[in-house]
Amino acid sequence: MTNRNTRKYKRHTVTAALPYANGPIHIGHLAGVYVPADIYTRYLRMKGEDVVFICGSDEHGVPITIKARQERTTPQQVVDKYHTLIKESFREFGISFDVYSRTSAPIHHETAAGIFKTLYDKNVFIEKETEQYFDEENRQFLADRYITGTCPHCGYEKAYGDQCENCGTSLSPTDLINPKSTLSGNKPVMKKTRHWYLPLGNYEGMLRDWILESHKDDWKPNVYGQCKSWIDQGLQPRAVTRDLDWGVKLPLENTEGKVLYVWFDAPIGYISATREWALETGNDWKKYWQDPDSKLVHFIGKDNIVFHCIIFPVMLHAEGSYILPDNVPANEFLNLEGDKISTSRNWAVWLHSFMEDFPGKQDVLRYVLCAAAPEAKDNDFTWKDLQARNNNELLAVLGNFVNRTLVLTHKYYDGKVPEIIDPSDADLKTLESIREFPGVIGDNIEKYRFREALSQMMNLARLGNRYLTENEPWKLIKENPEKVKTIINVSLQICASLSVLSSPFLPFTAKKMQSMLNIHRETWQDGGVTNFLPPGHTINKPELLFEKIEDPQIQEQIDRLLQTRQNNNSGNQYVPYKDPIDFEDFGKLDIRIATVRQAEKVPKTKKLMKLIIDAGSGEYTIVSGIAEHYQPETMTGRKVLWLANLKPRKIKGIESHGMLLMAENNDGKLVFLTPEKDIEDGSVVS
RNA sequence: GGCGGGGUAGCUCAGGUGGUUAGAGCGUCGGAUUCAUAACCCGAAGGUCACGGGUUCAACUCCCGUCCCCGCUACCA
Repeated sequence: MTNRNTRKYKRHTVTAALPYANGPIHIGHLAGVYVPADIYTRYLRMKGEDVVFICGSDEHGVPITIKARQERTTPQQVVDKYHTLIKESFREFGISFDVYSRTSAPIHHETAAGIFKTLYDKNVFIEKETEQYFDEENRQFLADRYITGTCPHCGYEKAYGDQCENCGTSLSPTDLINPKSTLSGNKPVMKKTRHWYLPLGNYEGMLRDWILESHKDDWKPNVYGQCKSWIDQGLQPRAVTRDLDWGVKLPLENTEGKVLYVWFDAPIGYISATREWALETGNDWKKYWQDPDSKLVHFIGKDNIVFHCIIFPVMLHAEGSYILPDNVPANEFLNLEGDKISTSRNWAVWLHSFMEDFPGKQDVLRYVLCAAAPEAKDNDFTWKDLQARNNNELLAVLGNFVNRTLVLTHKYYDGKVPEIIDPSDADLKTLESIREFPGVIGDNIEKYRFREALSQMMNLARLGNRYLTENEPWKLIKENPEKVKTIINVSLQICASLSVLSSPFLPFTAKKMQSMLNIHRETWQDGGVTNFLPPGHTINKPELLFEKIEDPQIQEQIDRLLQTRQNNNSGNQYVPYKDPIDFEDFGKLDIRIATVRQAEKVPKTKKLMKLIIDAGSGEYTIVSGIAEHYQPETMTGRKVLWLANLKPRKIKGIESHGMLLMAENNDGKLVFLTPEKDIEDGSVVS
């Protein structure tokens, strides 16, 4: 590998993770991926680099088909809805994709199928035949989620093929008792099916050389460490196809009802989107993906590291004609007011809602999310922080400096830029330091240190404020008006510089500044030019760049979240009731009172506790997942409810007889049920 | 439990091939000022650099162990 630090690239291919089209965009997505990617791309464009910024909706996969069934609509309608919402909110927020495509587009199907075919023809895949459930009426293989049946652990009758929602156990479809297809309601039959696997292990050597050797120093520790961990653990073959009818069809004979696994087709979406863009703009997409002089960078969140650092590169490498990413600057996660962002619990700040509630404040959110981006570790977003950063930084430092300079210009010179006359050392030094900013900020951006870059940009505004305060033109105007001309000129040059250098971070604000200054400059190096505004140039009337965000506005948002939290905690969010049963069904359960005699943690597990209970008639061993909620020492002597006739099952090599009954709230907190008065072990609960 | 990342001022974070008084922004306190959206500017207080050992003339920086947070993974009523 060549030395990346000195390597000159001819062009840049920048991708931002494809958002999954089953929900809107929230601040976590933005801080982790889209804001940094957009800053990076805008900067490169201003440097005059050849760059294409790629994104689109990821629209395949089982979750979308399930959402469609739940909403009694089609997968296409589900993705249409979210694709439109996402695309529009990105546009309004100023994420400057060159193309925002989607994986349901024909060009994507064609591209993804083509890459699959090439790999297939090169005998890259392993072909395996397995038996899976098949719905004869609908003539299709059933995804795990499309099979329900009785859970072998808890007896719940509507367990899914991958998980029982009653007891939480992960299952495979063949575990289910009385399996049923949710499509037809019929009993599915076992049928042979063929699938293709990508043998990742075959590429271990290439991955070691490429990542562990040649990117030791320029990839982020979290990314590098995660990759090393995966490679060292040994890479297993991964199925690239599955039986489903929503997705990219296989370009092979006799493969009806088979599509590419979503993880295989999704990253190819970057390539398809590039092709779409190239068609529209008359460019050659291949240069951006196949010429070693192109620098490919993937912006993603940490959950996506393995796909972008291991799997997709292996695909591209195996295909043979593609370049590999130069860097994958994955960010950590953003929390919201101390809790993990959660779509299902509605614990999120949605981009489209923010823009409704705070119209015209895109840059405020961009600023906050960049300044508090989870670059090295998870970080917390709070509304108070947004308010403080708006009021004390954007407004007080940047907005204020520009405003006071422009107000003085109008006051003293009727909006005409004064000339520099006999500048002092301090003036010259100030002008000199302006010239350093594009380099310093740019360096940080190129190293993906966006927080630091942003903070440097703000330092230029701080420099301006200090310069004005130290020189006090409002005093000098009486005694030494000539000197004031120089001061205002220098301050204006700083404003002009800011209007350029703030642009990648705060594009809306930068534009406003340029319009007030009556200039139009888009080249990064212009940010270091100190005679930007020639004497006599007329500037426009100043308007405020930022407005104060008052407490009530913030309180409203906090209250909304408190309400959400309360709903989540107080059981207002009910777990739906199960279907009615007959008394005989209940009668099948044999629930008893028992006393815990012994308890110990099962070694090498996080949740499991091994208990010996006394049921009156004898003692039984039970393995129970309560170790995170109770200490073993506190267990002996406890009266518990025991489901006695659950079939024994080996857990971690220990045979478990029956299960303990617990109450669980929405946060997953578990508590025991205890008889109200003392009663003999073995007593029947009914 | 295994693997990876992180634990530095009230908050959000920098830092270091080990070496004088550990840095920034915000917050707090004090001062100064009025061109400016009570903003700006100056100054101060505030840290046993998670904890315990070790290596060293010297460790926050290297090594070992422990604890806590996050993720992946295993396993779970």
